[in-house]
Amino acid sequence: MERRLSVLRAIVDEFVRSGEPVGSKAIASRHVLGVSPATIRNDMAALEEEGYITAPHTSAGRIPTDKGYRLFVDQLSNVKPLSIAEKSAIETFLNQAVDLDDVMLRTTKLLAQLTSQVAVVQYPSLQLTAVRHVELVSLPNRKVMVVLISDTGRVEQRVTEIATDIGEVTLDEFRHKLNSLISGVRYVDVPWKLGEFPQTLPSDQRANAASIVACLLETLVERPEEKIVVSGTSNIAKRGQEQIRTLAPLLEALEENVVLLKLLGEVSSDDLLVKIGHENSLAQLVDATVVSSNYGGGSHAIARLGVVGSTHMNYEANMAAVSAVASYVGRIVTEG
Amino acid sequence: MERRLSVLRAIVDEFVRSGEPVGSKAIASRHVLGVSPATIRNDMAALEEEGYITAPHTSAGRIPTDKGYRLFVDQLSNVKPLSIAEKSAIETFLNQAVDLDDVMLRTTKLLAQLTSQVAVVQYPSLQLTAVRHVELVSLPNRKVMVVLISDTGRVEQRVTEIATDIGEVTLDEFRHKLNSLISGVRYVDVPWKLGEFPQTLPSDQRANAASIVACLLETLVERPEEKIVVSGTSNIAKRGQEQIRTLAPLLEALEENVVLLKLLGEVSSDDLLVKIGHENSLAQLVDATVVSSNYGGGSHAIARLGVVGSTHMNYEANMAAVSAVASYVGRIVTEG
DNA sequence: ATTTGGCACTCTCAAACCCCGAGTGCCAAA
DNA sequence: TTTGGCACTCGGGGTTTGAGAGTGCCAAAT
Repeated sequence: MERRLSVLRAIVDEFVRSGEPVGSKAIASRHVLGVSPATIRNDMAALEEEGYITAPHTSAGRIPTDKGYRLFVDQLSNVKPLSIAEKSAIETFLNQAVDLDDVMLRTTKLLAQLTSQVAVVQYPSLQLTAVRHVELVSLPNRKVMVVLISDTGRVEQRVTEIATDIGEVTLDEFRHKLNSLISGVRYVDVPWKLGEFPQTLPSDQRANAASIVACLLETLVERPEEKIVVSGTSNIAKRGQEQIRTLAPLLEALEENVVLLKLLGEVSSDDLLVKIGHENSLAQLVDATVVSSNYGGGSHAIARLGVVGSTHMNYEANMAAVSAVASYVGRIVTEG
Repeated sequence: MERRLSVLRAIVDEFVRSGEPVGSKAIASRHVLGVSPATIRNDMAALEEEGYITAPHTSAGRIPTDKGYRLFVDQLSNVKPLSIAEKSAIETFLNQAVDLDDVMLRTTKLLAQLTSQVAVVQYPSLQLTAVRHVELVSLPNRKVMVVLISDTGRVEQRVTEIATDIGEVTLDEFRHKLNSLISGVRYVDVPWKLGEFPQTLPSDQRANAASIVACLLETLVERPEEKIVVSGTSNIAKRGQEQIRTLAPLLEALEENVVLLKLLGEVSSDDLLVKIGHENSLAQLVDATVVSSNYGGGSHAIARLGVVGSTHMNYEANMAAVSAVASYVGRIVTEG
């Protein structure tokens, strides 16, 4: 039945706007469906029967269930693009960033502002990027700092101790050799590219080289927890008192990086992913919706970003915002 | 009058524990003062007269005013140290950090956990640290990445464009010259150390050198907003419903770096600073107390950290925690 | 002069209660 | 299949009431 869908749409619309259960009369007056409230009541009874909406209590209006939102979102197949003004605002704001940290920061702020939700942005994955440059800095006390600069502008550094003193010249040599070996190489390929390196050196330098290589590999590998930036947490506190029960656990969850990664991390064939209420695998998020998207790297996305908010969010606007921001950030990050 | 102070202390104690106004009877039974409730009532009347405590309404107990907390804290002159177990827990947790970012992150988490408040940690100030190393990386399209590594392990990078192509060799030369000029030099002294640098080069390289130097100086100077890490925001949502009115603006404030800096930034001759309620210059914080401390660098502190929470926090414990964490982090950061 | 027990008084909070109105479900007519 | 009518339900807001906690003050005791 076509009209039933319209009724569902109307309910979601109203409920997202007002936050209150919506009755048959309200729909009839606000939305032009050409039928009387009684007819709408019949449709609503049917929708409830099928599990798309539910009534908090006998004499209240209806609110959409997760299933209802799902149907609504699925109908909303084509994401309507943002206005030109919005687009250019996004672009100029992001272009002002001076480095990767700044890009990530600005992206979250932007998303949070655009959607009035909590924004979560994952740094470009180490696994899928390549080495741009390796830098070795000699420190006092036989220590060496290893700095790794990635394709995407990410910089990581570690300090390692070496067995014997090493001169500036030797270090320069190391640097050149290392860079010619792995500069431009994907992170995943670095280990075997580097496996033989110490053996190619004079025996008195092998120990030192091994330490440095070990430190380098550590930097590459031992970061299973990807970096994540969050912002807009105050947005969930702003909307009235109803949500405060779910607020504390949510805030708590947002401070656990592991949780966030799981939240965004689930792979999706589609670019834009909407997870509604119970569809989220995390218990803390049964009342929340996550709108997320891959960004960067075209078909092989290098990271994800998204927003999390109440299930009665403005899906249309938020999906558009996430999608648009993802595409801009993706461009900026891959361009370097 | 000595006993009045004891009564005030008892009121603060009770109120911090229970969160509810405390009456004369409760004090008489829980705290051994050797006097009857009636006597305590007299003292309370006097304390109220002097503005140290107040009654929410006629038939409720009393709660401390900001002024009362202030007196209480001032009496609490000597911060009692943490237990050995706590100390070693702090130490081992912080020692696991692999780099500066990690240290900062761990510090906030730790503080938030120890105090059950919101923890705020400022990165070691750029202004007061020195250059450890400058790194130049050649990129495609006549671009050069300038990487600046500080004393404290902080790494900043920028990309700049140069006028003419530059060879690896020349870049190496630049790097060496730059490093010999400013390695070990304080950030504030870098500009004039570098002022003459381009002139010392052959004329065909001056333009390039100037670009790089300009970029370097920009990296040094154009970061008036210091980096800040916050964590434990969920802690303010946890404590019941009374605070939710002040919660949203507070969360909002915590997302504004500028606000945070102001919050911590006010210089203090003393190491440990407690700002109670209206003593805070920020309107959003009239119901909040900030406990902050310098850390690192001994007499010339390089940054600050602290916690912010409700005015009825456990001052003793929180002051101890902030103080202890500050001293450990300070040690770690200055050791590099 | 200070402390103490007694006592009348005040005020909040929670429970009980009531009632209005929104919204429904169903039915019979169109 | 749609529509208007109508009886019914139930939640939320406002008011009322009673209990209890706590106070201030006074007169007696130390």
